[in-house]
Amino acid sequence: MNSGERRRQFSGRGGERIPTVYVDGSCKNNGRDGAKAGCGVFWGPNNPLNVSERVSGRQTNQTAELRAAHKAIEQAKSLNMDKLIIETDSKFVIQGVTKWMDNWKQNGWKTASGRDVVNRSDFEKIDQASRGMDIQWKYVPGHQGIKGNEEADRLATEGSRK
Amino acid sequence: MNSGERRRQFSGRGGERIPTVYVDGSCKNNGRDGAKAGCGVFWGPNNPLNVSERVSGRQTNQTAELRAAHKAIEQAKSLNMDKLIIETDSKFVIQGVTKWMDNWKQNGWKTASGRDVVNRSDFEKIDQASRGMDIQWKYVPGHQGIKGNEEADRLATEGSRK
RNA sequence: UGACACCCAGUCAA
DNA sequence: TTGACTGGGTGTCA
Repeated sequence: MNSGERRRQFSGRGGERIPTVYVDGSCKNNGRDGAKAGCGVFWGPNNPLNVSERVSGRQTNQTAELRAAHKAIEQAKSLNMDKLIIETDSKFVIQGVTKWMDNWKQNGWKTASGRDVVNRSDFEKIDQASRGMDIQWKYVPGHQGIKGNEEADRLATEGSRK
Repeated sequence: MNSGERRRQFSGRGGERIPTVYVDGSCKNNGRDGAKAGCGVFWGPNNPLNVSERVSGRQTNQTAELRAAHKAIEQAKSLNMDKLIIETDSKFVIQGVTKWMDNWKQNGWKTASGRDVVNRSDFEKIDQASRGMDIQWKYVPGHQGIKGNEEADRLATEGSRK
């Protein structure tokens, strides 16, 4: 890995390096019978931390995206990281965690139309895992050829085949 | 058009044929700045009566739905129809015309909470146009793949872009 | 509180 | 192209 590549994985001003991870979910036959969900976590080329796993439980694209983010946070915690930048193409995950969850905790996890928040337990797990960590959520558009996202996508798709 | 198709556009018992029309409204950016409303009227495949128009005045989904119904009635009158079945996915329109309007006429067009009925003039136009006609209002669920409704929806969406 | 629409956004797929 | 996963919002009424 040359220094150019390293710079892509760490950012911050004034020499501070904040580790960056790309996460993505995949779900073959999403919304149909026999759907298969997988999650991908990409820390860098050939990084042994990289994850490509089949997701358990609910087999939907949203579950897959949420599970990928949760996995990355758990890994960061086990490495004693206290700051982390998570890049994902899911605005659902980002807004859920950074904007909607505060309200959900206060209103008993009800949607704007009065229904239950479907992925509540996954959001709660992410919330729990995030305690004590400084996490910055960053949106990356999908399928735009952005390296980290493409790699995470590949890992997720592989994971869904297991 | 085979007899199966014809049967879809005309109904009634004992050989009586009542023309059926599907109406729908659309409103891009409903409730936001720059909203654009359109209405669609579907009489049948490639029927020259079909309407796809931009709606004038108030740019809301309800105005669009009401305007579509009004248009269909005006068309029916100009063809000297005395009976008509109107299919719409708007319970607001159906209940407004068939249940609430009687009361509104008696109470000075006041809502249950004492406010003015917002779409009063559109309801009044429909009421006026309906004089002397036997109109049956029928609810069709939206986006359920029901042909007539889908076509009216498409026409309405097109209309909103003009 | 309920109901039916009309949208906005991003994914995941076939 | 069409469909599912999910959220936020307005339009309107009872």
